[in-house]
Amino acid sequence: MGRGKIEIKKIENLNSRQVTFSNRRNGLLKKARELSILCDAEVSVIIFSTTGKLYQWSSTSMEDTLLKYNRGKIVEQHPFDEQKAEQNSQSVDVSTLKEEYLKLRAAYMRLNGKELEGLSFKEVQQLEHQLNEGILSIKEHKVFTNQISFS
Amino acid sequence: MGRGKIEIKKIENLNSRQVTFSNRRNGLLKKARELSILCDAEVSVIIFSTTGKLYQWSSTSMEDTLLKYNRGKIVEQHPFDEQKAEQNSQSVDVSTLKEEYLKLRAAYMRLNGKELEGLSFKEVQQLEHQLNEGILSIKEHKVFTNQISFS
DNA sequence: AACTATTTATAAGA
DNA sequence: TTCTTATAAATAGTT
Repeated sequence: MGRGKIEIKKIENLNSRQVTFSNRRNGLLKKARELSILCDAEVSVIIFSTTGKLYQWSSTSMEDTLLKYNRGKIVEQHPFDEQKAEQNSQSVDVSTLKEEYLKLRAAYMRLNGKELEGLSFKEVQQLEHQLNEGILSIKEHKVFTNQISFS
Repeated sequence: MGRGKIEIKKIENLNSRQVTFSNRRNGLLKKARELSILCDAEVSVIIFSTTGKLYQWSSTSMEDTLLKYNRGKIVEQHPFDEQKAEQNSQSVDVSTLKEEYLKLRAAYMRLNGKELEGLSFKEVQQLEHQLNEGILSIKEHKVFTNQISFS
């Protein structure tokens, strides 16, 4: 779209490549913004230049988009939240893993009776129930392993 | 770029919004591809439609881009294993985080009385003790919160 | 889903 | 870089 038609292949001349990068990068981000507004869509664009510099634009926070992108793709072989175990995921990004880690850590703390602030009465009841179930299961385990050792 | 100029604001008519979404989405992905080829850049685009459907394009694997994007931004240290709390590190690599996640998950499962295979008798005793402490702490919490509600 | 009149993006030049 | 402008490309409204 200019004085001449160009072939889509790497621009060898460094200077024109940089100029084109700047122009088209701005164009892409503008188009992304227009798409998100016109069509009420969630759009994120991430660009790394050859030199490693980051350019980005996101209609909502980039983190939200990436979490949404990865939702359900988490830790396929070891799902903490069984509902999240999905079939086809191959990738997990760090922020999502971190989110899961922090959720799991919070659950772990609660099982130790810590960081209970903000739980409803019902949630505390459920927690107590969960702990009692854990103790029961452990007692059964003790019986079972004793049976094995003495048989 | 059409029969008339349009204002950049949400298209109210559902049908034209869908048509425009389809057209401009393709346009955006094409521009992303051209930018990456012409300028040898790494480009990723993520689009969610209003209905939550995902459209994406990435010049390299999306996972690579997201990892690169997140690199260095991660984890202000929430160590599960206190011994691993280091003073000056700002970032944690994925494999370390994942390892911590799996260890925490194992501890969480044990608190639920699951995956106890291989624990020594002493370890099981300690686990039971830990659970009883948790229950005690929760009972205290219940008393405490009741006191607040009735004071 | 096609068709075009127009608008917009941008390649090359200054 | 930044601006200009001729031309290519994208697309809004129509069929």
